[in-house]
Amino acid sequence: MPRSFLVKKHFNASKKPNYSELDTHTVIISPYLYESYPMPVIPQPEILSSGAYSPITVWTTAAPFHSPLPNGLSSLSGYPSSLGRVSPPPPSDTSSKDHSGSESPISDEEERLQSKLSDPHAIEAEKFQCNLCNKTYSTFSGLAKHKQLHCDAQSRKSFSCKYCDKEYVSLGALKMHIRTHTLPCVCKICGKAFSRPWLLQGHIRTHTGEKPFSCPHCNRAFADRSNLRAHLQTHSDVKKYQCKNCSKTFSRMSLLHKHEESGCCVAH
DNA sequence: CTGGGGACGGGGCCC
DNA sequence: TGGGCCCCGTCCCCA
Repeated sequence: MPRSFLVKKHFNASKKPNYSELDTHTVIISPYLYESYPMPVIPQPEILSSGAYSPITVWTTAAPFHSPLPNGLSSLSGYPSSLGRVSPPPPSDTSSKDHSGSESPISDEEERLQSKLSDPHAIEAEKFQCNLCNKTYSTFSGLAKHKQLHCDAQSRKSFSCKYCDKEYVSLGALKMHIRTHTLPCVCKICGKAFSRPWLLQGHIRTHTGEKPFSCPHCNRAFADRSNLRAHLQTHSDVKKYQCKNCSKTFSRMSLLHKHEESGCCVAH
């Protein structure tokens, strides 16, 4: 899989995703850098239509997503197949979605209530207890309200991405994730698109040659702080990643993985 | 084959 | 709540 599997290199108005809102603020870094370069088309995708992300009814209040990524975009741009696999949940079934696989707590409580109604003494002897926070309520409705407003709403992931299967506990986290689909930050030099401004900033350094991160031990400089960090490992006698079997250390986890796959740990 | 560099992605934290 | 930043991690390429 290409490492830049979410990067769109070319944009075509006829192929732009059907997004909205989030990309109203396409990021432009250092415009003077681009004066001598052609200006690529900045996509204005549409995402996050209003009301689509109610914490309670994420999918059910939104129109089904019938026009996902445009034809050909997936294979051309290297989108993972999951991005094109739009699978909205069954319509008008909020409770089943929210509890994904397990039975609904409300139905559970209803069953309990039914059994208790057949035995009034049981109601007095037992209170309705929240299975998440152990709070007890004297009535089923009290427990149901508590769970709807507090425990269930907080414990479940309520914000679903309409481009993939991921779910998030907050709208902010979902918006952040959706940017990985919409890629609003476009390099005006080469047209590459990124999910976040600082990713674009780092990418632009590949054009400008700027390397602001210097190694204190040698004269090397890096455009990426992570790469400097990895480089610093090469100056260390004992490196960060150690093989559990031969105790050899490596500067990068990928090197440790390679080492393990190459046979050191075959016996294990 | 190994080690290292380059480029980049995503989650989390802080302001 | 959103943006910036950090950290961790991955993948590819090359010497």
